Amino acid sequence: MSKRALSLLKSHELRLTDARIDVLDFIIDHPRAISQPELEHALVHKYDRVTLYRTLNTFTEKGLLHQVADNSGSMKYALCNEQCNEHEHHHEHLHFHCIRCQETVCIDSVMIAPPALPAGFQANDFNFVANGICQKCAQ
Amino acid sequence: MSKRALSLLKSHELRLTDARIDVLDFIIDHPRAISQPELEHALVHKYDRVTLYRTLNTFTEKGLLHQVADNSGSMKYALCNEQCNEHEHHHEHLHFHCIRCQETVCIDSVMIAPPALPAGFQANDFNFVANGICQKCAQ
DNA sequence: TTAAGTGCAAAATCTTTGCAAATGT
DNA sequence: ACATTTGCAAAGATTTTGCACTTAA
Repeated sequence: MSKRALSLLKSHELRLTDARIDVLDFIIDHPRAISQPELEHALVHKYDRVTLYRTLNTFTEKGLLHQVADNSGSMKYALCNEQCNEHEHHHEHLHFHCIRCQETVCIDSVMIAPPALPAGFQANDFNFVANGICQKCAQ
Repeated sequence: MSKRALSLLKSHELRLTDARIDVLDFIIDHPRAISQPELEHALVHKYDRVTLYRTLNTFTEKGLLHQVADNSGSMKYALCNEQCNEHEHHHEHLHFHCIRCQETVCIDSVMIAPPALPAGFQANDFNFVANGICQKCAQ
């Protein structure tokens, strides 16, 4: 288990189970948004589908991960930054979804200013996705 | 059939079928992003599920609709503006997804400048979604 | 007339729920 | 020891595919 995974689980008061450790280590090692089907395949069916869904949901509720809705057909999850908690998220950066390889990465270098909303609308978090051809697939 | 629906179908060289007319009229009359399940319910099962999916896909490919990926569990579709075509989209406005009523509306008044991307990334279109509580649900 | 669109049956894929067994603290 | 987490079975929901029938132009 990586130090970062241990620290994240500890600081969010989560039990250190094998599934959580493996999922978190994988996401830390692969800096992009990951879906349950990808995880299941990557961890070669070491854990049940349901366990992975529940792990991703728990991590999202506790503020370790945030959902990234691209149009790939399944929900993806990416690591939160330090300022996130269970009540508030700060993901005002851009995500890039490649329509060729279907990968979605966080583009931390491109921040989007949270826009002012019309009266009556209150936003908790934002989902900014650019769709196109990524670096790797363009070649 | 509304004049706008007729004009949109004609200008995109699509045949005037009952399903297409009803779907397009509904979307024109309800200015928000709509999913297949919502459509099926709204049109009281007048058309088969598969027909609705194929209609939405055709409209998206031809540039009448654009996909809006919120995290509601099903893909939603909203009317394109005039500058869209089958090759390029221009939806640099914000969408608002209400986590209470699950409705997603286009906030045309809030434009987001398409950000400059890192070298090698090429974007066709953007999906900007704010999640929170909408006007109607806040009361 | 004929290419395109639709309905039905079936299947593939994604996601959730309930409950008993296993596990972390 | 006990609350939490996991696995399995099952079901629900979304989306796609194949093929015969129907329909717009």
